[in-house]
Amino acid sequence: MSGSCFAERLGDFLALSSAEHDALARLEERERPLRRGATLIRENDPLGELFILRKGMMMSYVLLPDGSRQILRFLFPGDMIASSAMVYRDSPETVVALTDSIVCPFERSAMATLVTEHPRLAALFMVLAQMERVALTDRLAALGRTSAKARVAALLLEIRYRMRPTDRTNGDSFVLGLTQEEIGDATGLTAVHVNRMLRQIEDEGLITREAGRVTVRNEAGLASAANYIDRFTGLELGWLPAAR
Amino acid sequence: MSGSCFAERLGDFLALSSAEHDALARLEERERPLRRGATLIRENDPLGELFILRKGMMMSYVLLPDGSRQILRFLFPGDMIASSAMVYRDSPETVVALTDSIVCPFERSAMATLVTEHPRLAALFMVLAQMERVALTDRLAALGRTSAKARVAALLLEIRYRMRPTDRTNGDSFVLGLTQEEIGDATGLTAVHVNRMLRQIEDEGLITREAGRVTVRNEAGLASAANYIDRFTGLELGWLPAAR
DNA sequence: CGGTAAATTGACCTGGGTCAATAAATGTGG
DNA sequence: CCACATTTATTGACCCAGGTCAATTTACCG
Repeated sequence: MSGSCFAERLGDFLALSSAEHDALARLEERERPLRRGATLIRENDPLGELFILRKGMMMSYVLLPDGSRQILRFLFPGDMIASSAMVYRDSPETVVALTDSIVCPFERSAMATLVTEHPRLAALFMVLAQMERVALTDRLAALGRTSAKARVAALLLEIRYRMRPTDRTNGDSFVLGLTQEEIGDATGLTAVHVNRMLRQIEDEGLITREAGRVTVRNEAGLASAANYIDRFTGLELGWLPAAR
Repeated sequence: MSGSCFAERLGDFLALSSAEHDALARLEERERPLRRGATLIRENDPLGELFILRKGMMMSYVLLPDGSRQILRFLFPGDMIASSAMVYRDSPETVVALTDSIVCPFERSAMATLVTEHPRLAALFMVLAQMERVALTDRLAALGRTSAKARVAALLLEIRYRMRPTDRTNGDSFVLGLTQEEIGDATGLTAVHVNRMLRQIEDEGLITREAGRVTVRNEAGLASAANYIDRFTGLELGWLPAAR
């Protein structure tokens, strides 16, 4: 246990120096537990601190004037929360806990220190931001140009892959932890149609479901139905500056 | 004229030191002209350099397996192009020129140097990345949860506001420079339906059109139809480290 | 064990897609 | 500067993926 979820995440990309490790650990000195359903940040409220998610699963969303909701992102351990605090006074999005969770708050100024003293970490933050951007453009293309079935399939795969590092119950089975309404709000569909798509995906033998647990029966088929693109391989981080 | 489009962009947020100015100018030492329609980067091709757009208008898009296209972003002077080269070996997207353009290529290693020697610029890059992320989530919400009319109205406003700094012909009128098919590929609609929406928006007196030129007749009405959210104000950059 | 949230399913509706024809605009070579 | 070729814009007729509404059923919670 490295003492820092965030360091663990970054450590997937390269070996961190001990100075870098220490600097990252300083972001996670404080802890704050959240109950399932608790709101960490409310859209349009002033942003104070940033956070690292240490444990649990959370999500961010926006509400539109007509009351509909668009879920923007699901958050897993090691993710940074409220990074928009680096730019905006008020939050552009709401962040809530989907399960009991633990977050580690830190000040914007800690980010300034980190960037100044550890240029390689600064570069890594830029790398993470780019990966997130590409994940968003993948979802944009899904919402703009793919069928309801493809979007639901893509969501299943996304949750599955992002959950796996944490989830001990490996194998082909995982607990989605989302209501069908939430799946709909993430994919731009109604809960009713999500239900139909899940049934169809199940009827086609790609998955089975029992009590919130999803088992992938045909991973290749599911990936193909989802237009899945692997963004984990093909990285090129050789340009990063030296560690300090 | 500062000699650097990118410095001009960053200068909108704060006063750059002369060392910072010089460092940014070094990113734009080379120039490369592009004809209208020219492809700068092709999806899945190896990424070499990054670019700053100096002049013209470009766009990036992805193609889906069924041949449909999702336009991800329109690019204007001062925008960074191919920032995914900070992460990926191969490009996740295609980038083409919509008008005759000029780009300034630079190496990934230049980014490493910049980040190391100018921590405040590194922080500013993170700020820009966050702003882009929020712009993407705004579009995600539009595609997922708003009507065709709202999406087309939002696109008109986006192009209008992003074009304005460059466009000398100020006032309420601007040249869209996009075909209706392109508008459709950006908004997740068909060209036919874009045409209907433009007509409807015109019939409602929000805009008028003649030969590719759009004139905004009722800005408040258009903004309201678009669910427009102002992301230019309400910035909070006080946390940035000191200039070097 | 009742009570409420979530999942399912059927019946029906509509926003936006598809197809096809025409007109306007833009570009091109001569 | 003109006749022709190619995009692009427009419009009408019709279709369907996904939405809406409403009724049950099932799962979860105190």
